[in-house]
Amino acid sequence: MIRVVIADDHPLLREGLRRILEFEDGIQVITEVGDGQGAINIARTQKFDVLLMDLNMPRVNGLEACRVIRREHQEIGILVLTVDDSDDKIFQVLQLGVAGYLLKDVEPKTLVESIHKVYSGEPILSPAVTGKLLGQLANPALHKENHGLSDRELEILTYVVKGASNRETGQALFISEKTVKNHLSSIFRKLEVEDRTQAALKAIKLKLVSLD
Amino acid sequence: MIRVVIADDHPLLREGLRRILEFEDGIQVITEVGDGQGAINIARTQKFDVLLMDLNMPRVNGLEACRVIRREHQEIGILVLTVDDSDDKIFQVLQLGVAGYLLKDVEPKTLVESIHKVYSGEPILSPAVTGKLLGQLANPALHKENHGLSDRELEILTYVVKGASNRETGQALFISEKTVKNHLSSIFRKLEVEDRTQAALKAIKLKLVSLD
DNA sequence: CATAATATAGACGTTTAGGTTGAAATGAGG
DNA sequence: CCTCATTTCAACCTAAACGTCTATATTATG
Repeated sequence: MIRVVIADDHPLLREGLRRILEFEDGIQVITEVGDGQGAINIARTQKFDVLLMDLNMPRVNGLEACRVIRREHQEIGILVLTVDDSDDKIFQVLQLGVAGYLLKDVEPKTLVESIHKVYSGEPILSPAVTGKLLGQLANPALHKENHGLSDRELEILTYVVKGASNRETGQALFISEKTVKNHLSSIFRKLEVEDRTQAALKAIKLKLVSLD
Repeated sequence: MIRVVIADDHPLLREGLRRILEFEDGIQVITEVGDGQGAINIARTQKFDVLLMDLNMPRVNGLEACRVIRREHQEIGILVLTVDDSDDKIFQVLQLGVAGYLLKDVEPKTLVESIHKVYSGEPILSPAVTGKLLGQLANPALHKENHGLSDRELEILTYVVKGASNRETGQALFISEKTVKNHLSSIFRKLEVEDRTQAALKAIKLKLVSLD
């Protein structure tokens, strides 16, 4: 028997979800709450398995509630169920280690399946969310837009990102420290930054070099 | 009619796949190839929609073949179908912008569904792969292991990662430049680094601060 | 209460970083 | 052939960074 708690600020949706779920074999809706603080409280006082969580809620929003509950109760599988598909929210939530992220346009049948999967430890993402995740990962630098940097300058940059000083870089590449400085000046100009730290950070952002 | 090409170095598996797929409505297996170079060649000479790609192949491996085909033929949806679930391979492949990544333990029915989804632009990941992706994203720093850094030091670090100088940081926080330097010295000692660039890079690696 | 850590700040000194200028060899492209 | 970008190197200078030492007020911890 999978014990489920519903957290959503719309009574209508809560009621609808409850009716869908409570006639399913193996699923038992323990209770419903209408805000994030309620979700945190119920997690502290009752044992259950899966939490259906809306993100946009009053008092304590879903994101913050996820954070607290994840920290205090790792055994609860949080299945985010929301209309919100804005990129930044998605990544923030996924970083908390939730078990799944579904958009509210799911079929009831899919939702029920997903609850079972979350219970058995299988991760669940809506196709749209999977797409955003992959899109984030996909390296647009396949066409290697080097922002005007020469091969040598790129090589110097990799040493900067390793944390090497100009002297160390020069020794590693068998060139003088001054030459390293000159290359760096060109790099700064081309990347429109002022120092090596900014250059290293920008290089990582632009995926010119990888941060291993 | 979805035109499919199979790339796998095992004749037995190729034949099995072909037999499964060719009796499906709406799916037509154009041809099969046994190595990465063959996959690249067929993409250059024939038009088709979905490429079933094994990763572990002779001559040109699947990863390299994916890279070339993605660059030359964005319209082909690559569905990776492999036994290989090692972490580094997965991320390398996903960064290339493939349409899906399935492990070879899928049910034939699921494979057929996945081909249709890839054709309609929907991303497909095996649950195990989704799990690895989420696991990668999930921030283990929820228990805020700050590596001994105080709140103030962490605050200073965020300015370093923004590319701010000591003077700018001091002005922003209404403290003297010297105090910023003192904090930085503590930060260097605690992070076991030697300068601000290394500190910024290590902070990002340790997820002490985010790179926005 | 005493000790430790934190946050603040100054003095002093050394090292590194970065800008400016100039210069020379190489190779690619018009 | 000439030009331009690249790569190499140097001298000179300023500013920034970093270390060491000292010092004080606050707060937390045992």
